[in-house]
Amino acid sequence: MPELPEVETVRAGLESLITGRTVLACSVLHPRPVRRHERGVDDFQATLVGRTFATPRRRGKFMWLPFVDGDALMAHLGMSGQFRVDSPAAPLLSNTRVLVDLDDGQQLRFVDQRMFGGVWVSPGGADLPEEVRHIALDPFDPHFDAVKVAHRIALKHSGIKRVLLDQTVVSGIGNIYADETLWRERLHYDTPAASLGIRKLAATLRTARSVMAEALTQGGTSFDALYVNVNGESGYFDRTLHAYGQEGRPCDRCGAPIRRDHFMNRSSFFCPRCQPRPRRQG
DNA sequence: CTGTGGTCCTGTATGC
DNA sequence: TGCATACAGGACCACA
Repeated sequence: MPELPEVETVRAGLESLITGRTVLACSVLHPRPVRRHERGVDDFQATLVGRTFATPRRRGKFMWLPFVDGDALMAHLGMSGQFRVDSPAAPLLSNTRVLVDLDDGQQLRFVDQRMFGGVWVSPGGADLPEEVRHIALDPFDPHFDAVKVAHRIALKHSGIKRVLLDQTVVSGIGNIYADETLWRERLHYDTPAASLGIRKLAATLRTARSVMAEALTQGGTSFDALYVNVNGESGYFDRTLHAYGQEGRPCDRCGAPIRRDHFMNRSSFFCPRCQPRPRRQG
């Protein structure tokens, strides 16, 4: 369940379940999700043992589980990653990739169908892992400044959706929340970002924040069993979506059928009447 | 710098 | 029924 609200739902779930827990054992069932651990699978399994988790952190879609010794277990959910906390006796879900036994008798499990995600250890990464330094602040960060980011976006020669999805400009927004934000702001995905002006850009960033905050209260967006929280529960924000996945359904504002375009090698959902393509550049 | 297209994977839905 | 194709909440890289 991998945009900011889904990752934050998982992070918060892990916070209550693993903070203060010590690792007793680790078992990697598939090497691929550990590919970013530079010292290899065996080292990954061995190096976790005896470590104690501090409070899980997040920036954008990256999450890390700091250890009290200053290193961190990095995690990215990719398209289909999940963390589950279960009894070791509970049957394994298919696509379970990594098992971590904890000192309270529970087991932390990383499950990932497509394996675009992964887990690895970041030496010294407890505060701000090196792997996350190129990722911009997300709209939930206390230091996030919408006006400042708007000024940066205003210099870009690029379409607004492309910019919203650029994790080095603002992080945490993915395809669902980009489309929902643009629908609320009545913006076509290919509107030149620089043409919008600082006020509109800042408003768009604040809208992105509120859409994701709303989704967070619903536990995120789950379309299927691939996206669930650490207890296996689904989120319910899919009931609130106005654009994403709504192709052919009437726009909740004007009734025109929602359209789907291919854009950036994925889909863009939008209302052709509320969000018309701008007639000219600039 | 901007944009495109491919790559990494598994699984489901749809169409012929 | 089988088989092929399209598509999926992401990140990264090579290349024009």
